Amino acid sequence: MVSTSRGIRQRVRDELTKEIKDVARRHLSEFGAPGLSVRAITRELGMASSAVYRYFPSRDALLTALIIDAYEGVGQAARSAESACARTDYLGRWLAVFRSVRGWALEHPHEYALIYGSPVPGYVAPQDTAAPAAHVAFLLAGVVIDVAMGPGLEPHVGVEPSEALRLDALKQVTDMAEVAVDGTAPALAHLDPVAVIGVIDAWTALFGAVSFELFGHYHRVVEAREDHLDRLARVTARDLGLPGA
Amino acid sequence: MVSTSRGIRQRVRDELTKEIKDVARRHLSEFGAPGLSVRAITRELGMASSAVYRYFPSRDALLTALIIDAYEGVGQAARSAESACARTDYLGRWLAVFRSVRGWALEHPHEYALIYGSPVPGYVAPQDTAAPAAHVAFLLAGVVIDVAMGPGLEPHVGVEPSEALRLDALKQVTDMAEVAVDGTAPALAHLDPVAVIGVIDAWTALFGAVSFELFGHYHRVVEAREDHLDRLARVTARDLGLPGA
DNA sequence: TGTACATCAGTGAACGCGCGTTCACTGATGTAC
DNA sequence: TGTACATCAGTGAACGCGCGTTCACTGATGTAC
Repeated sequence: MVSTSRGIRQRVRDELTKEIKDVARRHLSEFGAPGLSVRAITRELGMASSAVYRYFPSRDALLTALIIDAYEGVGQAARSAESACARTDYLGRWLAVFRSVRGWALEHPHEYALIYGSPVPGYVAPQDTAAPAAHVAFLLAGVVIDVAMGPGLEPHVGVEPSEALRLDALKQVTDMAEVAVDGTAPALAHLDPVAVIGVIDAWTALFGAVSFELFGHYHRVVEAREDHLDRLARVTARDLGLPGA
Repeated sequence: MVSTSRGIRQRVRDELTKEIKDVARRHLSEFGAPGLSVRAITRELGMASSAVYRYFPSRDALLTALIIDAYEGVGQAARSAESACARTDYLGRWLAVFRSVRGWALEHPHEYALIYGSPVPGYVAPQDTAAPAAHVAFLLAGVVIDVAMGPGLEPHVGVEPSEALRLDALKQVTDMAEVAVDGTAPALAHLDPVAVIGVIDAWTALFGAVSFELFGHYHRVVEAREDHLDRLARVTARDLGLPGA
C-alpha cells in the first residue's frame, strides 16, 4: 500500500494546489497582477493565510506558476486550433494560430497581460518559463517548415538582413532544438535564415497587434479587429512566401 | 503688480509640480508603476505626505500626468529625430522614427512600460491622453502623405482589406484631423485607405518589436536588435511603397 | 493486526511594514482700499 | 504707504486598511516493525 497511500496524499495535495491557482487566476482577472494577494486568496479558500506556504514557497513562486500556466494556455489554444486544420492548408493553419491567440487573449486578458505586458517589477522569470513561452512561435515555424519541405516557399523579394541578424537566425535554428519539448521541435534545419526572420516578424506582429488591441491602443483607431488581424496574418504569410497568400 | 505677483506664485507652483513629477519619474524607473508611492515621493522631497494634494488631487492624477509626459517624451524624441532629416529623404525619416522610439524606450523603460505595457488595473485613462498618444503615428503618417503628394507611392501588391477595415481607415482620416494639435494634422485627405492601414501596421510592428525587446521576449531570440528594427522599418516601408525601400 | 513513531497539513498570533487620503491648523504671501 | 482681510502652501496627526512572511503549535494521516 506504500505507493497508494503516498499517492492519495499527493493527489489531495495536487488538488489543493490547483484550487489555489484557480482562485489566484480569478483574482488576477479581477485585480490584475499587482493586486494579487495571498491573503485574499486564502481568505476565499477559508484557510489561514500561512497555509499557502505549504504549497508555494512565496508569492513570486505562485506568480511563476500562473505565468507558466498562462503560456501553456495560449500554447494549448493555438495548438488545438492549428491541429484542426488540414496539414496542407498552410494558410489556414497560419490563420488559425493568429486567430486563436487573439481569442485566448480576449478570454483571458489579465493572464495575457501577465505574460505579454509589462514585466512585474522585482520579479525575475525563472528558466522554466522559457519552454512554454516558445509554443506559439514554434507553431508558426512548423507551418513554414512544412511548406519548405513540401511545396516550397515561393520566392519573394525580401529586405536583406544584416550579417548579425542572419547569425541570430542561424543560432535560433540550433537553440530552438534544445528548448523544444514533447517532440515539438520542428525540423529546423530546413529553414533558411530569411525565413526564420520572417517567422520572428510574424510572431512579433501577431503579439504586437493583440497587445495593442487589449491595451487600448486601437481604441478609436481600428474597430474591425478580427479583419485587421486576419489581414496581418495574410501580409506576414505573403512576406514569407506561403502558398496561397 | 497684480499679474506679476500672481505670476510669481504660479511660477513657484509650477516648479514644485515639476519637481514632484521628476521625483515620481525617478521612482517609477526604480520600482515601476505599481510601486509608485506618494508617501515615498514626499519623503524624498522633505515635505508632509499630505502636501501633494495641493498639487495633484490623487495618486491617479499624478499617474495621468506622468503618462501624458511619457507620451510627449516619445513624441518629442521621434519628432526631433525625424525633423533632422531632409524632407525628401522619406526612408531616412521613416527609419529615424523607428530608431528614436526604440532609443527613447531603452532610455526610459519604465515610462515606456507605463504607456505601452499592461494597463494599470483600476486606472482609466482620461481623454487628455489621446492627443499626445497619437504623435508617433502622425509622424509616420506624415511621411507617407509627403510621398503620396510628392513622388507618389509606388504601387505594391497588397493584401486587400475587408470592407469594414476600409471603413475604419476612412474614419481614421477624418478623426485624425480632429485630434490633431499644434498644426500636426497632416493633409490626411491625400491618403487612400490601404495606405492608412499600412501606417497602422507599421505603427503596430514598431511598438510590437520594441515591446518584445523591452519586455524580454527577444531574450535568446534576437540579439542584433538595432538591425532587426531597421529591417522591420524597411519591410514596412516597402509594403507601403515608399520610394527607395 | 497492533503499536510506536515520523511525516505532514493546517492554525492563529504576531512581526514589521507601507499605503492613500482627510482634516483642522498655522503662518506666510498676496490683494484691496 | 499702511492696514485689514483673503488666499493659499504646507503641517502633522490620525483613520482605516492591507500586505508577505515566520513560528511554535496541534492533530490527523501514513509508515515500519
